[in-house]
Amino acid sequence: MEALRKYFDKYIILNDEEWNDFEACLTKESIQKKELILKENEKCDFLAFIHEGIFRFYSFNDGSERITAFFFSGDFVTNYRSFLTGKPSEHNIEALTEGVIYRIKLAQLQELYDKHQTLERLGRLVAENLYLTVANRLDSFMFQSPADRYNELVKRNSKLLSEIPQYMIAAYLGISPETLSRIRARK
Amino acid sequence: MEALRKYFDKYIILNDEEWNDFEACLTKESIQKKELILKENEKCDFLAFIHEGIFRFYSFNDGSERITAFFFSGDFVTNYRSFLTGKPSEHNIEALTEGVIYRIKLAQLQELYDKHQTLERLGRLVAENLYLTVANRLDSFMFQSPADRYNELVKRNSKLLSEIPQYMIAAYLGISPETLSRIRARK
DNA sequence: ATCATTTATTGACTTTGGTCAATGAAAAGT
DNA sequence: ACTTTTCATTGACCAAAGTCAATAAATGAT
Repeated sequence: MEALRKYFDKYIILNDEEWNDFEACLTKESIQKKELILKENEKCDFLAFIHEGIFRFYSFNDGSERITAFFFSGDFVTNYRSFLTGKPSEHNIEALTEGVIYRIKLAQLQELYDKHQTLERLGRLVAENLYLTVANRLDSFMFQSPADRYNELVKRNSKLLSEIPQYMIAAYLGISPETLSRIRARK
Repeated sequence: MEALRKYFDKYIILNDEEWNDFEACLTKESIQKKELILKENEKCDFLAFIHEGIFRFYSFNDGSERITAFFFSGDFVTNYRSFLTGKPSEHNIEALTEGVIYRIKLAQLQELYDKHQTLERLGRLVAENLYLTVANRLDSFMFQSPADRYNELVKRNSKLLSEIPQYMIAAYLGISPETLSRIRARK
């Protein structure tokens, strides 16, 4: 799990004891394509670090799929809202490819927070960063046209485009598949 | 500043030492109507707890005002993005009424984080909650019609409606003043 | 390799919200 | 109290995106 430790380095450097305690809480899992690692109405009591694979975060609403996010290797995946509030998830998390994840349970994480101030701080830094991510996404919905959102996505994450069917990208952008097709056509 | 201590109680109970250290960092300020407590292009290096007053968080974009948020007494007000990243603010924070705030500087807050694990935790809990706030707002933009957003606002925060001009509410909802007027007219 | 299913594109039409302009109402300044 | 400015409403028109339906392309299954 060196990848994960490296990921943390961006936020804060863990000493060996802190890291070992953390690592001891991780359980490795292989995930099949189309497997749901979180189902609607379940409480999300875990964080998962994606070692390999692509996941989507979605729900159904009167028949149509609403995709809130995609996650890739190197990301954390969770329903952060359910994780924080303890409320049942309104979303599913589905593997779009087969993959490998490392899970840590909420309860264990809380013990780690109590034990190491550095991990508590890591938790804060991660929360702050998630805040920034959603805040940026909110801006893009408030102030950009669908075409702008698409173009930014292309710039920022072109990998996504090749690996994810277009109708899911449309759902992620909050537009119909037809509209996305037309955006791509004109230019 | 008992109001603030009470506010924190929702997250975590501070002992007297922790609270006193925190309180010692607060500076009280009276704010006039229309005063900007943060200007575009400045770094936001503070959090402010609103004792009294109403504030709006906004920017200009090719002439029209974009309002991202309102803040009321009992809230924290800051440009959290600029505060976290150290980048200059793209937004202004303006007092819509006269008011009283208590400011704490980022640098002091960081010292407090170092000194008291409990305050570090408080910082995490606050960040997590801000995440939930934006995430909810993002959902409302992704999945609800302007009329739905307006109706929810009425349910959730009717105070806002009586104290804030309608064209600002429209900007907050991401719609034109005319559209808001029509939403209100039909029903 | 063929067939079946899923996904993407395109066209015709509808709906929703935006823009511009005029009018009325409310609030602020003197 | 009166005037000026700001704010809210309404109408006519426009533009952007959604929906429905048909077809084409791509993917997957046997």
